[in-house]
This record gives sequence, structure tokens and C-alpha cells, in this order.
Amino acid sequence: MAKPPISNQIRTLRFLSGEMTQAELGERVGVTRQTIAAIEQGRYSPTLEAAFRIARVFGKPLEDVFCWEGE
Amino acid sequence: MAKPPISNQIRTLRFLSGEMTQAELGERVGVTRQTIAAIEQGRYSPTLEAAFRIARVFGKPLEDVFCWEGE
DNA sequence: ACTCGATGTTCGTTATACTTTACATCGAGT
DNA sequence: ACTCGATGTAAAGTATAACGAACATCGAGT
Repeated sequence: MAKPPISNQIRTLRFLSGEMTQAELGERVGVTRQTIAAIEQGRYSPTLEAAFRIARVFGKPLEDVFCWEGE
Repeated sequence: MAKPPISNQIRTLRFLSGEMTQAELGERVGVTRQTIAAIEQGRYSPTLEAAFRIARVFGKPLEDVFCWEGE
């Protein structure tokens, strides 16, 4: 399977939020830490709902967190 | 599972785009017309990638097309 | 040296987004 | 009346996001 054409700023935003942990982010979003890790590394793209939840945790619009890089 | 907590403006935007057809939107997005119909009716939420593609067809930011209504 | 917290990673399973095929309805045309 | 284009819907199959439960590494502390 190809790499999903969507990049994200999760690692940076966690850092800027006082090194928020993957586990804590997952908890606040409602997904597991494994899911956060996979999304953060771009192993796959989150669902729209998860993306909205993640963006909200950081108080950012969705498009500040996830960037579409398709053709 | 209950209905997805994400609403959208697809029907309105198709109308405003000269009655763009579900089939044509699907073609330009890269999904079938059935998938467009299901998303439009809120039967399920699109993937992040499909959401980005749909928004781009209408030249709108993703959050102008899909609206998160969760807690 | 040893624990401990954070992260990486994999496996088996479940949920669901999406596809293909197919059939039905309905309105607009000439 | 009849076609035709647009839409609704359903079943069966495929792809993948997300889960839970492991196990492994690695750095920081005391």
C-alpha cells in the first residue's frame, strides 16, 4: 500500500503543548496510543472524525494540523 | 453505531455549482456516485482523503464543507 | 544496575468506508 | 407514452482504520 498523501503536525503540536504524551493525546481524542503513533508517523490517515477531534485538542483548525498533498 | 456527528454542505455546493451531478462529483473526487450519495446523506463520514478531495472540487476549505458537531 | 515512562511495532480481530452490480423511482424532454 | 438522466437503495465483497494485548527499546531518574 502506498503512503497516504496527507501529512500532519501532530509531533510538533505535542511538543508545543508541553510534550504532551501520545497516550494522553489518545485519551483526549478517544483513540488508543497506538492509533496516535500510527497517524503521527503517517502509516495511515485518520478518519475525518478523529482528525477533527485531534485538531480540537490543539485548538487549531483541521487544516493547520493535516495537510493534503495530493496531485 | 448512531449517525455520524459530522454534517456537510455537499448538496448545497453541488446546486451552487450549476447542478453538478453526484456522478460527476464522484468522478472528479475519485469515488463512486453511491459513495457520494451516502456521504451527502450522512449515512457515513468520508475518509480524510475523500473529504479533502471533495472540498477541493468546490474550491473551499475542508471546514466549509464538513462541520464537526460532536461534544 | 534497575526501574519506569514513552515510544515503536506486530498480530489477530472488529468496524466501517468504499466498490461493483443490480434494480427501482421519478422528473424532464422531444 | 416512452425514453433517459439523476437519484435511492441493497447485497456481497474488498480495503483499511482502529482496537486490545502483547513484547521490545531507550532515556531519565533516584
